[in-house]
Amino acid sequence: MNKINVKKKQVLQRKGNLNSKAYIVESGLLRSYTIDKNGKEHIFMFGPEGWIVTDYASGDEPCDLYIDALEDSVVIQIEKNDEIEIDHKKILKRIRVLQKRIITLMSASAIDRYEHFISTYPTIVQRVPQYMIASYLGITPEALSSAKSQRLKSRK
Amino acid sequence: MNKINVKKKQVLQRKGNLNSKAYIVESGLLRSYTIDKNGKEHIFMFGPEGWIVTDYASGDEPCDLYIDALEDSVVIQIEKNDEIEIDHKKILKRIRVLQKRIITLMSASAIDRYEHFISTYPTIVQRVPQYMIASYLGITPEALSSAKSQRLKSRK
DNA sequence: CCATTTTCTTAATCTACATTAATGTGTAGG
DNA sequence: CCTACACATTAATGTAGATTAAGAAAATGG
Repeated sequence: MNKINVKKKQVLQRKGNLNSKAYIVESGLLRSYTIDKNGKEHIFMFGPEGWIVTDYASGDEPCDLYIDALEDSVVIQIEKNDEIEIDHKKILKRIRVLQKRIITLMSASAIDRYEHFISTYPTIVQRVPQYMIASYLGITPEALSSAKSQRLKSRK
Repeated sequence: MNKINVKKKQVLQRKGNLNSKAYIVESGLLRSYTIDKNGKEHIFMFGPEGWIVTDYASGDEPCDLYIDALEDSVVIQIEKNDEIEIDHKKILKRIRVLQKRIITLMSASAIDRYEHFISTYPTIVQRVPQYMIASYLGITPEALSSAKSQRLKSRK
């Protein structure tokens, strides 16, 4: 168990790394993301205080995700094998979140996904730039911006 | 532990059910899916022999997914609490599959998702109708059909 | 503070995929 | 062996969201 101070923008893990770790966020905010073949970033998750951020690659496989800090943070770095002993219920809850995310990506429009996001993660909305929320939702910043202004119009 | 024979098209679980179970597929093929507000089906996963099919709602929450049989099947029904003791490594592997699915949904075109699917699940491709694969990929059967014919053209 | 960079918005145009509809093909069950 | 029904294909038209571009606003650091 290894407590680390992380500066904003510092990269903790790169796609392709072996022996990737898991990070428990004590304070601050991490994110995990990929970069596709066109160089575009896609945010997989945000990790505020209390969350665990990790790629679920097992120790010997190359991981899929980058992890970096969106704010100065304090994190506890743990080995995957230790993490395996971590609260089973939390892992099942995590799976359910992923399940809902997949369903939402397949069935909901951009605007609906945005509504869902702000009601589910109201604190994060205020801490990260819009274009990162767009990236999490799977749309462009421009599309999010126009979705938001349409939303304002439609509500009285 | 409860072994059940399931007929093709038989529904094992409906969205909203409490106390949903997990199903280990001994033979045959299950699927889990949602139906959105427009009545459209979205397949969450296919479960051939050896797979576990379940909604990850904990026992007391209403589940999100329907589960039914695409072929006559033999399944073992287990309680969620028992399932919790099941192979931890399998659950982590499952998370990684979900992680990749999310990344793919966010970053890949319909045709790329199709390519990825047939290389990852070659056996399933032959067992289910095209329109269900389209549903799994998050596109319409028409889009899949035309993606396929373009693919043929482009490969010499 | 000011200057520079980062982020957000708006608008025009473009494209992948959805929708609709018609026609074709296979196949299961009576 | 038919008759249906389930599934696939094709084509025309529509649309959500992508792309591009430019300017405004906000944040950041020196």
